[in-house]
Amino acid sequence: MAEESKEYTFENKEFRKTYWHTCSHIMAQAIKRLYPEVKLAIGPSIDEGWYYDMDLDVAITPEVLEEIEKEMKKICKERLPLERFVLPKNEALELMKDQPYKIELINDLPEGEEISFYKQGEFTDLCAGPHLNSTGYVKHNGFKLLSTAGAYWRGNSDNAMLKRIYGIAFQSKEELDEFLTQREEARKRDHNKLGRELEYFTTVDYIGQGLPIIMPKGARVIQLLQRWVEDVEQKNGYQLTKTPYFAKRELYKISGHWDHYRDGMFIMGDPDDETKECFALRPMTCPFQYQVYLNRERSYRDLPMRLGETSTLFRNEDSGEMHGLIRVRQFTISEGHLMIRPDQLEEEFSRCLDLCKYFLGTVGLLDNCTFRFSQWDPANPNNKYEGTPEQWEMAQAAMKKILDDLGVQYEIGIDEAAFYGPKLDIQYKNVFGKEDTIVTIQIDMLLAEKYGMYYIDSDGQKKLPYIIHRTSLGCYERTLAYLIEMYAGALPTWMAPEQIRILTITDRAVEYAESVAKKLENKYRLTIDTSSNTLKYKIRNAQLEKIPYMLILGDKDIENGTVSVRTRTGEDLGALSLDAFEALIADVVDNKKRQ
RNA sequence: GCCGAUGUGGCUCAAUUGGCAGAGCAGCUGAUUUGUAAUCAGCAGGUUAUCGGUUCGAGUCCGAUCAUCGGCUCCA
Repeated sequence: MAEESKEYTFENKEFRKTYWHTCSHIMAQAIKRLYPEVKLAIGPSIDEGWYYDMDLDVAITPEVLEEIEKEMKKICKERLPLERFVLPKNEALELMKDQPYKIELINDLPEGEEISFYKQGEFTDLCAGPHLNSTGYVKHNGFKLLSTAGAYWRGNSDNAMLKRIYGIAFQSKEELDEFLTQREEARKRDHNKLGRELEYFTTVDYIGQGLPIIMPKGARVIQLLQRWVEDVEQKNGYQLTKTPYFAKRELYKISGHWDHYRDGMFIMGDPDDETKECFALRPMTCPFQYQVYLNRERSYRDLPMRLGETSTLFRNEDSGEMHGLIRVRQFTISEGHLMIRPDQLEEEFSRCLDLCKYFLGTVGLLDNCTFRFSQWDPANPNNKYEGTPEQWEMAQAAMKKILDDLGVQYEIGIDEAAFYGPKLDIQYKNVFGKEDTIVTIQIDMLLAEKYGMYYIDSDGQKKLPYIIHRTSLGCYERTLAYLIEMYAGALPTWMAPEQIRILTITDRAVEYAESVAKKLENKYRLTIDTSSNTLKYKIRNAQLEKIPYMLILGDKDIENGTVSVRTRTGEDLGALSLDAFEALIADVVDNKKRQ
């Protein structure tokens, strides 16, 4: 292969995938040489690198990984040609007779499909390809085995757990090193590390998994976001509600949660004893907020009814799922439900979308977001969804039309819908390239009937509203996590938990510092530090890079009535009058009002 | 829930084959009163995640539990 040609560089996604796929075969070959008893499963290329799943009775320690890497290097240097060949099914099964997972794959191939193999030296693998022509094209010092993991055979948790090894490769050692360095850098931004270091949150063993303690700084940011969201929602026609955090099991029976979501709820009492009261903490706000609508008979004139709530939810996630502030068991979301007439669907949906784009855009997260149209799976066998296929087709067609009319670019997620309807999920990709839902807007044509949420239309007929379930800024804990990562802990001035720190150079400046603080304290979140020590010492403690402005006060400032300003980037703005300082920072402090 | 790894002061890390738990930073006290990223001195801080076992003796070995991390599965 000609190295000069762009076709054979990593800029070409297909080539990159092919290269990584060949790496996965080289890794499998190396493992087979070291552990001939290994049973190989599958080994595809992925967005970043490749993995191979296998059944192996040896613990894959870092030392073992090194051994495998060493053997892989050898294979690269052996410059083994890769040869593709095709076999009829009986011969394919014969060839793979020691490889039970391969046999299962072969047997599952549709009748008549080609069964292709790739052979490199003594190693042959069932594979559709394509591949590089030789193991020699893989740079022997350009790859690294990154990690090991468990993975279910065929992604099904009922199946055996296999061992998985992840790897990455580039066409040069320099690129590999750069990748590894970037990975290290991303680690430093990890909210789960940085958020703890900067005291946004902590966890405690004896409180439990998924139950973070939000510390004053984290709480401050969340408080600010929450007030802002509630105010903006009010301006957009939402009415705030406050509803109970738990309810009797009967409520969840009506809503369908008892059937579809019981494992995910914290239940208080014996769920199987119908003679006694049994409560459950709420995993969602919907059935509670609907009671506001149901409080009296509604007219078509009442619609749309937009209800918002800063809502704390409780979900009993599986023990292995919790992660920092991203995945927790108790969290608070900017929840809302809109009861609307069918003719209002498009307009209201689009207003919901605009609103959350405004929120995400203002905090700076929108650029890393993608849209996913989460649909049901008609073939889902386990009765996960409410409603009929006709109702689902109707809801999804309505959502598709709206999304297409609005020109929203989206990916489709099959079997990602809520049990009551399709969703538009706004997905956020974090510093590690991992994706989670940050905001969701859902169309629900089913639940209103379950609750008897009729309204009287202009023609005097009882009709069912559609319901839009939506969030503005998603879950505050998760959003805070993404903000910490996005800004590496240095939040924009308007949402920084500490906006200004005042330091004194000598004790003579303490009184002056207090007077400056007094003038600022109603407007800004600030800290004053007058402890007697050296200036250098104080700056060290200030974690300067996280605090937007430092006001440093000494004799000169007292004399001239100024404040000496230094920004978190180290820029020295010199001695300014307090008014000049405030004027200077006014726009950054009010940043969020820009739009 | 599953596979694997990890757990020593607030943080970062030490502690030979099982043999008195130690340092730096942070904290506190005192000195220093200094103009922009580490001033000096002193003090305090630990039932080594928890519980149990082996042993004359456990941070170290074994078991269970809890938590954290990397994945899988899940995320209504």
